Amino acid sequence: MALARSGPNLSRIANSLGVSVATVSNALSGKGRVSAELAEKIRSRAAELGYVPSQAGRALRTGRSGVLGLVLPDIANPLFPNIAQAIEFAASAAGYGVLIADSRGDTAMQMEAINRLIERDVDGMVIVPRRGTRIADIGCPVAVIDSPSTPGNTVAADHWHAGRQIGDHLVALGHERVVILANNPDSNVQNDRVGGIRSALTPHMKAEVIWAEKVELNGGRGCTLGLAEKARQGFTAFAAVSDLQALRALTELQQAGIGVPDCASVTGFDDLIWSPVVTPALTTMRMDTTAIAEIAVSALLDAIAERPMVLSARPAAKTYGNVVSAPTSKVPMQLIIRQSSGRAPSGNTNLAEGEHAK
Amino acid sequence: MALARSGPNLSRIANSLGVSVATVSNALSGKGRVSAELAEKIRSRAAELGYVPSQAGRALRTGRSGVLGLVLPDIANPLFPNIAQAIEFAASAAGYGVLIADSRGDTAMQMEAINRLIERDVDGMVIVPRRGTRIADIGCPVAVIDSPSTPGNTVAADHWHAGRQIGDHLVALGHERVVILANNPDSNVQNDRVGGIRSALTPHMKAEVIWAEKVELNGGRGCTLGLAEKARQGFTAFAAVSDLQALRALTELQQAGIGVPDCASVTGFDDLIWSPVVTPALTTMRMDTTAIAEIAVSALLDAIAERPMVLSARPAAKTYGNVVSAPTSKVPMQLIIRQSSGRAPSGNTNLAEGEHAK
DNA sequence: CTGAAAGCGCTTACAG
DNA sequence: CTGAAAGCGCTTACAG
Repeated sequence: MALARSGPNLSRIANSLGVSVATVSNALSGKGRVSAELAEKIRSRAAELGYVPSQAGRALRTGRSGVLGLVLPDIANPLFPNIAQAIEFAASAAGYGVLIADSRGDTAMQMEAINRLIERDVDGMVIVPRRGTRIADIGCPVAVIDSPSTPGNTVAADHWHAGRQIGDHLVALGHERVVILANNPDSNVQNDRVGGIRSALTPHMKAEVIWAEKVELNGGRGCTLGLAEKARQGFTAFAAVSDLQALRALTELQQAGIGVPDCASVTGFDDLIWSPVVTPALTTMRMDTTAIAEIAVSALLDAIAERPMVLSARPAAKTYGNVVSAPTSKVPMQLIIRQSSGRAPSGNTNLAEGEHAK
Repeated sequence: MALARSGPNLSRIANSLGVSVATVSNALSGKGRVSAELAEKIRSRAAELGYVPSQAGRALRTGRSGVLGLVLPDIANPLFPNIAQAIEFAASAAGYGVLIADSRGDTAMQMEAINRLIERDVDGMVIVPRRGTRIADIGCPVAVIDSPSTPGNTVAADHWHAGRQIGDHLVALGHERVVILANNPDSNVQNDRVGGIRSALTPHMKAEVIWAEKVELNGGRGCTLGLAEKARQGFTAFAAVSDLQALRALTELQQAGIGVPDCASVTGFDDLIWSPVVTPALTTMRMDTTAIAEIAVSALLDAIAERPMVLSARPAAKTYGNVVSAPTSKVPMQLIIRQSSGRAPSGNTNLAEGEHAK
């Protein structure tokens, strides 16, 4: 005695109409040649019965689950929810479901997360890899979202050029000394952004990169980045490579009585939720996550469609061929100018005034 | 000719060992009585071949997909990623996969999202409903995460009591006039929090609620909440019902030259990612998302286990019985005291000094 | 302790 | 244009 779903199935429709399940299946899928009137009768009866096709049955027969996996390094990190949302949107528009797997923690967890998805028969997966990780051939179509600097094919925003745009913006504003705020030197994305910013600066300008992660280690008790000190040294632009760092910079400067944007410009990256809400609102760069998700998903769907349909004589495990993921593509980012970046102060007078407040 | 998966299956293991698939299945699941040595031989051969059970086959046979659905109003909202992560963690610890569905937009989208999950045969789902929505009986076990004030059974943080804790904290600090910052008056969660805060204030204190959503509508151009004005009127505590509002308050006050925590205390809710990072770090309330997720998931698993196994004589669609979700449970929140809340200023002297800066 | 058989719901090549 | 049949991979009662 086997379990059954609680809804009606094909044979129920077939019986109620005195036709075969094959015909019902054909009518509903529009594939087989079924007379117009019969097809219509079948469709309306199906609707009437509230028929919902069983994915399990279909999956078993077709070898396709209709589900895509999404592997994220850390869902709780504010960088990823936007991507997750865009992927979910693109996937469900294409009729696919999205199974999530958080690879929080180390690289081993990432492999486990990937395996969990494989066990669930996903047809393909989108992976945002952990820093410094390379995704091996895992026997199913994969689209990697990461910096274009990452080896292998990826879909990504053009982080370097986005940095360039920020740099250009700061140059146009007349800044001469800029602090670039980053977090992790192992991140390809961050390095791209830093590189892009630097490339825009003219030779006579002075730039300095602060890697926040290191500062905290050295800094002992103080959680400050020492930005007020930098401002005193004549730095007027603080270009963070993430909105979180920008927020840190903004509040640290404000707390020290250094007015933004009067005495210093602050810019961020990614247009995260708080950017437009803080005072002054953050100038930042926005990723086109919709475009990135669409490219990743459609590359996956192509790969799935092209996949050789393995027939009954099955190869041993792990002998799938290499799977082609999306060709590397860079999606441009958009500069969002808000109040936090202003014209560079002409002298140090404003600065002095700002400091006075503290 | 039907499609096949590319990995080995039960019968491949069975053939290679000259036993029946039934025995292999029994050995691997540990259910049937199989001799210890045979079982061991089967297990090692399975491992050797890299056998991965087909969820599709199992699902078809058992009527269980091993997948839970997660419906969120808006994944990109910083409130939800933590919950999503906790649910994913709890579910995968129990051997379940998580299919996400974003009901972004209106209530109709929420229904569509739920339907997509049902079509994918989820065994149950966790729903964080859109504001003001009630989840009808949808024919599969459901756990609702929402305010305890929401009608029906829910799992939730004890938002009211958390508000109470914030209120107690402000009272202990000696504040006399407090501005409560909220966003949406239709939110049960926010109302609970506001109510909790108010309940802690002593009769002689003065409290005023600002609903930010309305302010924006009225305020025309200015994005400010008018907090500096409030400070001038003698309000020294700004208790936001979300960290985003708290951040807004913090930067608005700082920008106006009103020192935090010297001249004003700012508190938030939810301990979102930026709370410990801004200067001064935000005092806030933290939800125990792990506990909430565990309660929701285990309630779901119980309901799934108790579900009558529908046999071949299947009822018509939509005649499932009512499904019991988790009994309402309130999980306490934890007060995180950071620098942004300080002792109330004794007079208006500090305030004047702060204002002077602008 | 082990195996043959049925059947979950579906799709597809083939026969009529 | 329509239907009978096979089979995707698995599990479970039952027989031996």
